[in-house]
Amino acid sequence: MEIQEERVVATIYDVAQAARVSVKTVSRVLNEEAAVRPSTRERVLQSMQQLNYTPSTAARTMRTQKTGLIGVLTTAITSAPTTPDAAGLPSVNLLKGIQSVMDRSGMLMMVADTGESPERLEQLARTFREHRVEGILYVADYHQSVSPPASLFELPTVLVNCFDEHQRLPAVVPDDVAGGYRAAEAALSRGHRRIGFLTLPETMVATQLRNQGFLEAHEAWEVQVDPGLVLSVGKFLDPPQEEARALRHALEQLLNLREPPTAICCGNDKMAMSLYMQLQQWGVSIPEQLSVVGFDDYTLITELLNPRLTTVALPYVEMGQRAASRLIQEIQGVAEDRSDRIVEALAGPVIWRHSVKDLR
Amino acid sequence: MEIQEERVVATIYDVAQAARVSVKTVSRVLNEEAAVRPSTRERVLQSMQQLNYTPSTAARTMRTQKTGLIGVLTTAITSAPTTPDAAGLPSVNLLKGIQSVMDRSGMLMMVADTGESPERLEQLARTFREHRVEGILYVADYHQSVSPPASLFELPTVLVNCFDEHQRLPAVVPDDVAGGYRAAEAALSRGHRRIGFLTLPETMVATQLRNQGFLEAHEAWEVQVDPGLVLSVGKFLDPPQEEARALRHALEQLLNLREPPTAICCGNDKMAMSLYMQLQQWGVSIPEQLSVVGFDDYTLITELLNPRLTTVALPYVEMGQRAASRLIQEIQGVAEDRSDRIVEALAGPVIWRHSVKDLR
DNA sequence: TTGAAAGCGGTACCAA
DNA sequence: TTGGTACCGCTTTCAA
Repeated sequence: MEIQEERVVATIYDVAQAARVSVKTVSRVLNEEAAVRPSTRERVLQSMQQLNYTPSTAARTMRTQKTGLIGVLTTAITSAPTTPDAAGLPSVNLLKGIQSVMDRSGMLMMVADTGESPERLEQLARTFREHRVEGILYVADYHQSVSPPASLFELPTVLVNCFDEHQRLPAVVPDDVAGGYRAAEAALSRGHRRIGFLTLPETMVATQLRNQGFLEAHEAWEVQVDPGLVLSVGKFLDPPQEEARALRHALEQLLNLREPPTAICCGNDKMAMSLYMQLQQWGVSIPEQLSVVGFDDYTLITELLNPRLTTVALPYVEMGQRAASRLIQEIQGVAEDRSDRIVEALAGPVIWRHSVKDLR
Repeated sequence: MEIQEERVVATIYDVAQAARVSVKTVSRVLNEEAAVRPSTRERVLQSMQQLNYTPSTAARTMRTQKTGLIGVLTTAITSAPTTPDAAGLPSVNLLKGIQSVMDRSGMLMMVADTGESPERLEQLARTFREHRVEGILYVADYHQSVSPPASLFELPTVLVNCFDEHQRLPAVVPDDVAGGYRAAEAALSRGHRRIGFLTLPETMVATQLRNQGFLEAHEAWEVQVDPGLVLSVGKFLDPPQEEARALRHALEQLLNLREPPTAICCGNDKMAMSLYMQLQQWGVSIPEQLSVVGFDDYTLITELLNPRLTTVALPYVEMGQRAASRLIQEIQGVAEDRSDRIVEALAGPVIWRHSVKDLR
């Protein structure tokens, strides 16, 4: 016959009894409230130590109606356990930024993955509400338009790396127009005048915005854009073999032009890497014969490629920070001109490495 | 003058009142308990709907002393907001595995990052306890030995991707001996007999274990290991320039041997990628002139390299699943032979691609 | 099949 | 400076 501990964790009553004070006094010590006589305080603290007392957030929450909890809904962290892919990298950095702000504000994150299904999203939002999270961050792993479920409107919510198609929820997204602009400018500013652009699928919102930026940069530099120079590498996402083939075709087209480009901007670093591999096979050297600009700054690629890749970074950490700050402000009721800038776009810097030749 | 809502969320009492029943009946409906007359049940459900009622986990927790919460402590997700690196990739996959199991068990994760400082770890463990998590998963981002703080012993805890130096806590780690074995065997089985091994720093536990596996494989295949063939690429971690130089030296040494290797196993995929870059510069072709085997299966690298890289995968998703399962079993008091297998090692498969030439 | 009342572990109000 | 007591929202025990 075994003897079970009646109560495993000590309560504030146990502490009060041990310290021969009332619970209220213990509570005062806990919250560093008012003035408690130092000797009393010391006694209480000791009792807490001895009993290994840990206050219960649940009880505290009931009284105060505050949890210090933020719910983070993400699609990338834990989705599709079977697909080993590099997906998730953006989310990690987004989370870095979020976490750093939460820390400073004494908030704790509950992280849950929505996976693929929308009903799962509903369910998770519900779970969050049951836990009385004070706000929700909805994190996408690539810049996209979303239609948030009704439940997200019932709590302070900020969208990260995505936006409400009706613009009713505050959002923080990458500034892809600026991104495209900077990518083009990276080449333009080094004297390149014929710049190829291998874009991601047109269905992605980033693609169109970057195209726009690409054009604007040319305008600003008073350089004419040859439409034959910007090519959509169609389904440059899956599977890898198809990607490689699509890229090779696009590349052939570009390099067989009467006036081939001296530089090529890529839709992302992965594409740039494939480009490296292809060019190597053809024996064209980077950056001597052709300059390359990437997008994303996946350091796994950009730092390891030879020559190291000049690329436009996406400011994921900052985006996470900004989104978290906005959420906390909203929770605390700090009115921050909610009128304008519902969706806020953050631009990332060009990371200069060695894949762009200076033609000047 | 603004009017504030007195209470924003409905309680069980509000529902009871609206449905003209007692709170107990509402509770019964909530928990699908006993038999409630269908008509009553329907009425209660409707009232819940109308009031947008969401039960409070805090209140429920107080009564039942159960939270359904698991605390996940990690070093990689959100640490060092300033270092953009590929770090975090293992953790993401580990989390994938963990999440998939938590889902099935109806548990929710609280994720917190310990960053660098040990006292932060203490503090987070404390926060978890305040939230009455029912168990803790301590996740490292590379295979290492740790000395867990006392607080981790007070709750069911499983170490993931690391182990307690005194083996007092259950742990799930990669089987690096098997990994080294399989890497070598990938080459041996294709007829290679002189295989180079470019290892990670010897201070990493993975390095020694993989070395051991490398040797065991040679024994099994009755192939003599030339000690001159296994080289530690010293500080092959940072900064990139130094890495590249260290690698070049090691490579020169290897290829200038009287009998150079026909295949090279790399400590990780990053190193393999650097190897590709270097070999390309020297004009030696893969796999015709030299075969390469990687480690980690970072698909960002392995799928994009040309030829695609044959590598030994680390079973992060499975590790996460296994760790989560063990934790839940421990929480539920399912005695699973705690005597043996305190630390459990999981081996990952060789992912066959095209960087190893068949010599047979 | 349904309800009344106690209690979980804290905090808040008011009194001493 | 300290204490008594009601109460937060739910579940449990027991009774009707």
